[in-house]
Amino acid sequence: MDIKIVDVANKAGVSPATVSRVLNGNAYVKSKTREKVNQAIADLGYHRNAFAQNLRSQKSMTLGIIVPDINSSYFAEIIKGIENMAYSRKYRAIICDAENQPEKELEYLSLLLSRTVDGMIIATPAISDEEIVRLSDKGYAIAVIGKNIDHPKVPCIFTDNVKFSREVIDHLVGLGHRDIVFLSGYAEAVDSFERLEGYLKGLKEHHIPFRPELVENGNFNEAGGYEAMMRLFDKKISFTAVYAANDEMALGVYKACAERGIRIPEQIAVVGVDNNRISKYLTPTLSTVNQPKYAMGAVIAEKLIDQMNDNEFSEKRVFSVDSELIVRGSSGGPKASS
Amino acid sequence: MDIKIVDVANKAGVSPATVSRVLNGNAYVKSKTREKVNQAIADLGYHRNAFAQNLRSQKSMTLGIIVPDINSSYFAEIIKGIENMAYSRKYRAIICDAENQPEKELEYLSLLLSRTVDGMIIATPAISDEEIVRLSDKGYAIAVIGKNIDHPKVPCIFTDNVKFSREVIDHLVGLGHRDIVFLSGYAEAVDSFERLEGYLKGLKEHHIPFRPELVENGNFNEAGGYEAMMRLFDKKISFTAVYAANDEMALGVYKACAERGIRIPEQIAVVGVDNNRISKYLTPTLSTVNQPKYAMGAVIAEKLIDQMNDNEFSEKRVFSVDSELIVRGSSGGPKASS
DNA sequence: TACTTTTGTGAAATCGATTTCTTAATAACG
DNA sequence: CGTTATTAAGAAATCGATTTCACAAAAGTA
Repeated sequence: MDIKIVDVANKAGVSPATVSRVLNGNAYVKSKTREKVNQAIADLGYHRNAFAQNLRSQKSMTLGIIVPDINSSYFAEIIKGIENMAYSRKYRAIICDAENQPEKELEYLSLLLSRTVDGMIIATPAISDEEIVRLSDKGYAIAVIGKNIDHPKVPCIFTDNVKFSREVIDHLVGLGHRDIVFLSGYAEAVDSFERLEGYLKGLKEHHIPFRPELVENGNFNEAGGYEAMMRLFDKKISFTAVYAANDEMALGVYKACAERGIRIPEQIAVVGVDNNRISKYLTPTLSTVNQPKYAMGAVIAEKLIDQMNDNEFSEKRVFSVDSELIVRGSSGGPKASS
Repeated sequence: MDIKIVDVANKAGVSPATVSRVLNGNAYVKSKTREKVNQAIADLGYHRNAFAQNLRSQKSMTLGIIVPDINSSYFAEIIKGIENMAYSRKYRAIICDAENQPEKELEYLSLLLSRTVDGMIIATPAISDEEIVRLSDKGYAIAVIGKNIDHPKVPCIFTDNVKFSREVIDHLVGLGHRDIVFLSGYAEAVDSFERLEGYLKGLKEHHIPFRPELVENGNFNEAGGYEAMMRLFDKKISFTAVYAANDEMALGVYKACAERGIRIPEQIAVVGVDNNRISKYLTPTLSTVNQPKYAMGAVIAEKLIDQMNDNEFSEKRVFSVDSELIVRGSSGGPKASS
């Protein structure tokens, strides 16, 4: 038996409307009345019923976030950024872990359709650009992390995959490597494609001919990276460096090399992407590309909330953030964690 | 302009009540009518408004989870267990990351009070047992991970800290160690206390006198573990093994040892707790205690949901799960990751 | 003083789905 | 065939907070 607004109204000898006004800081309330009401609220230990409030306002002050996996420091950091920004704007976040399953992504997307969340931030690859455009046109508030959606109402934040991939190649070539393997992620992700593009451009700049047999798919996970390396070893082709499109796959590379007794970086240099928390604890420490994860989360959350509220399709909608290459032991930097 | 139930009703030529019956699978609807309604729903692309539904049912089908940190594989795994169980029971989960700040825990707790979630799972130390008992008495649905709350309506799941801590000591003593450091976590957590208790009992069993100077507090995080080790080194006391109350602190131990040029496990053996994902990638691999994290999450979520629904204070409310010691390179096992 | 503007408050409508209460139409049964 | 169950479906009340509308009281202005 919960206390409702009428109970407070009765206790204070006013109407529910007046209680509501006090609750919402409406100015047209005598200070004496306000006091009476506040006293009644305190006496009864009244809490407003969020369900009724949501129905009336058609808002839940809740953001949904869909990520491929929360047990990855990459997404965990992004989530923290979103969460803190949302919290400061009085929003809550519902985190949806799609566990790398495209079906789950779509199921979670229906959260938005059922209007339990006011807006949604998508950081997964399986939800297509067309679907996002369609939903946005229908009036749903959506923001995207990791790719650029061509729609005036969809805030996007991503990093320049091509740019940092070229830097990675620069770095490796600078160390004398010419036979550089590229481990790609699954095909649905733009990240896979763009990092490959950067790899190709990097080679071209250094006039190194592209050898297709040096590209393998590792599905962005450790097992995939391991298997891809095994395939490469079995092919008996020579290479001296591996650029893995993320750190998870680099873990698989380490494992495969350990099994074959190949030393990193002496025999094979390795560079990953994401600056996963694990990367600096490996032996040797893993060279990787760091993205400003926390900031990315915070920025996209802020933009989405802004847009949901004032509907002013803000000056800036698309954010490309810079990533930096961190050179560690796996490609010539200090081998131990500092 | 969303489509509502009346629109569907009009289109199908029936009353909103009938549409609701179709929506909720009520048997008293002619199959012909049902078809008409379903057709109208499909034609209009109707989605029920969750806010109205929540208000009517006074339920949101949402669970809140408060954890100290999502960027820790320990909690991430627990969350996955909760999430999947909740999902299969048609519940959603709101994950609240308290970021190791007691104030944040309390703020999130107020989420529950505002009734936006139907139940809450607490995995943080700062919310006191008394508070939990008080809220449960008030009718809020709460479950707890990591400690045992003495209240008939609060499902709890935890592991026997004393038991596995004794096993850790057994293991270390078995390797010939007698001067074993204990790195404790912050005092608010029962885990700290109970793991210390197990450490003491373990020593006693082996007739090893307790030396208080071998106990240091590392606050459950890497920096704390590092600083604690530095204090120990500076005290110039001798010891040959460290039992860290979690893997995070063990990371700090590794770092401190690296700086001082101390070899693990030759000079100092190390054992942690949690089987954090990182632990098996360290060099040497870290011996640790594994808890069935995913299963713990799933079990507690199931119990909470059961209790919220049928109110039958189920036979079993308190779950003590077994943990197992995983011996790796830091205490004599294989040094490289397998 | 008479009239306009600003304050202050209550009654009632609203948000949209569900459910109770009715009533009507069939079906089942003696 | 008449009477009781069962099935089917609508009207209206309900969940609880907010807001519009209406009106009165107080304050300000000519």
